[in-house]
Amino acid sequence: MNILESSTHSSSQVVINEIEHQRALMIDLHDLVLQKLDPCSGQAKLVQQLFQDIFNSSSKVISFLELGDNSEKQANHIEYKRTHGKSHVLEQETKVVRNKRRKNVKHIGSIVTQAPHFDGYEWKKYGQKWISKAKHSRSYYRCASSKGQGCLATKTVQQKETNGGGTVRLFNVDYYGQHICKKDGIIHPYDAETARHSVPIVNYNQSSISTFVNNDFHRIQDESYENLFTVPDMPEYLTDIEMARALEITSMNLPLISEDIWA
DNA sequence: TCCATTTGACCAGG
DNA sequence: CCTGGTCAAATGGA
Repeated sequence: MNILESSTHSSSQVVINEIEHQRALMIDLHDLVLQKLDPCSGQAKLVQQLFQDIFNSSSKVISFLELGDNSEKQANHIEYKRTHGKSHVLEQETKVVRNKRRKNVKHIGSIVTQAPHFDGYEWKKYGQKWISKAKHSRSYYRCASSKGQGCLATKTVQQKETNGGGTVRLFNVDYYGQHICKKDGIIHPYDAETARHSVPIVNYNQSSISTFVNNDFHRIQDESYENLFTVPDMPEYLTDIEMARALEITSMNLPLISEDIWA
């Protein structure tokens, strides 16, 4: 890397840090404002929407800063189509080399949880591997909006090795890349927790929320977690989030947590 | 038939 | 050369 590139890179990182700080402040402001409003009022919904838009915007900025030119190239490349499951046609053909290693996507945090899918996003599994010396396989997920909206966020889920004793299964979940997808008023608790915060930004659009919850539970299956949670007819999204939060071993102070502490 | 998941192959980085 | 992230054909369920 030459001097110019490295200076550009470090200044990008400063900007990212500043934006993340702004997001944290925004959450404080969000909490304060919403405390004063009736959650069912039109005003509260408008406020939620405005905060959502601000968060989406900052997520996009961070994502572009992290990925640079590659973000557009990769987003275009995702536009390939499968034709009836047999032959495959690549639109946007392959002058852009697909990077099979996740080198330029930033690791943005890790959590340990009993509920690896209770995180407010819909994920699509794209791979599973047995990692050397690990007892359990690692599963790879990308945001379900990766195709539609070019969202490049991914996560890996791997069951932790138990220290004997307990019957509770814990999973390491590693997140890579910021979401740039819009998803109807739900802000990922992870996104909302850029620093030391507790209340995710949620609106009360029950239809989209329950769709997400059901899809997540019914679609994502893995030998490690199937039957781990049977949560039929979850009534409210807010309850899900609270449950997920209650189950999480760590605080969600993710950007400040080194993954090393889980080792 | 469609769609999500599984799984072996491929490939890049270390 | 080994490891692990991603691809894509095969598979299975709805």
